[in-house]
Amino acid sequence: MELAEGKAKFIEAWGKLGSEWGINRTMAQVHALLLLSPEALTTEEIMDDLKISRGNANMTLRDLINWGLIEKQHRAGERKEYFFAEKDVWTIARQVAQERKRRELDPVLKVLNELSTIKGDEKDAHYKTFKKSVGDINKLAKNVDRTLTTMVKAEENWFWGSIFKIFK
Amino acid sequence: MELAEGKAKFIEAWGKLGSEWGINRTMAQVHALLLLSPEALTTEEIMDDLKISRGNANMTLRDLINWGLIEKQHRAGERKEYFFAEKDVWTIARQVAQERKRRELDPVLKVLNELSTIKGDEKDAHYKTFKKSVGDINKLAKNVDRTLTTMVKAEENWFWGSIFKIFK
DNA sequence: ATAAACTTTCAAAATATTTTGAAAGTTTAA
DNA sequence: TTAAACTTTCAAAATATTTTGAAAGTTTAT
Repeated sequence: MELAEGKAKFIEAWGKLGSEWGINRTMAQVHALLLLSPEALTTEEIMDDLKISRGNANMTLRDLINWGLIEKQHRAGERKEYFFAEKDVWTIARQVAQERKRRELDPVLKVLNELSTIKGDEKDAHYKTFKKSVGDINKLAKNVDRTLTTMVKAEENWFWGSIFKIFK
Repeated sequence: MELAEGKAKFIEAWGKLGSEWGINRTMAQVHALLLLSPEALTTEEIMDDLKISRGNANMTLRDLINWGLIEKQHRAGERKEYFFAEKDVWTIARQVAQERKRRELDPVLKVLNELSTIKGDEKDAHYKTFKKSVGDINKLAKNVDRTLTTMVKAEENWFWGSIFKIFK
């Protein structure tokens, strides 16, 4: 396989994975393109490469910056802005974990904690099932939360080393 | 808060979380409804409760069965089918992990392995960046794969116990 | 102050996903 | 068989998300 073909496949695969995980396809593709690019690229180059509109490129780049996955680069004497991706994959994984935890897990935990306080008739099967399901999910969610918090703080080698020491 | 209000909130929150994770909202809501229900419910009851059409209910229930999250129950002397959810939250988490791994991670790993074999000019910055990014992502994906495989086989207490022994 | 270079916005259009519901299909009891 | 009870299908409609591109906005050099 040629490098160019490989790049296209990677961008496609990354885009698909992104969309299955609730991140829009274009955003994942722009990220993939920048991951593969040794130099920073301009909006224009990204538009051309992925055949997307200026507006789309602009919004997508802004989102990626908010996720902490790419940065702007300013070059002396130039007006254009250049964009480049964080290349350390562990840092990327942590950023994504942190962002999704904040946006998705934290609000759910808040609701679950509220729901855990609901009182009712212990003889009522509906109440008992509610309490058990909510309680169990709450426990699981808290474990996930603790693990993600640890992961976000951790070094890659330490993290996987610790996991595999146990999971041998 | 009343039990009924709590149920509605839970169904809403579960639906939202589902949609953020690439699972459709209705599917997550039906699952939530069954999780909270001490008895198995009929298609009719689910339609009424969530105000969804027969077709939608039918397809959603079928999907949930394919995910291994709910089961049909047959009652002697009755024509209707009853549906109930697996209530053990750890089992649910494992089913979801297994299913998503199979559908999403496995195909990506396949592509990454292919892309890892691409040969090129070691002096070419584009090739070097491609190789590094693809290689690093491949390593990370393999670690995630191993961890999920372990999780799918593991008992809940053992799994979290092991994690927290390390992540204290 | 002007104008060129560049970025951002946002309403409308395109696309994709989900839902509906009526019709077709299946099963069971009599 | 037949027909009632129930389930499944799927094309069309509704909804939601994403993308476009022209216009408005901003910055900078002169």
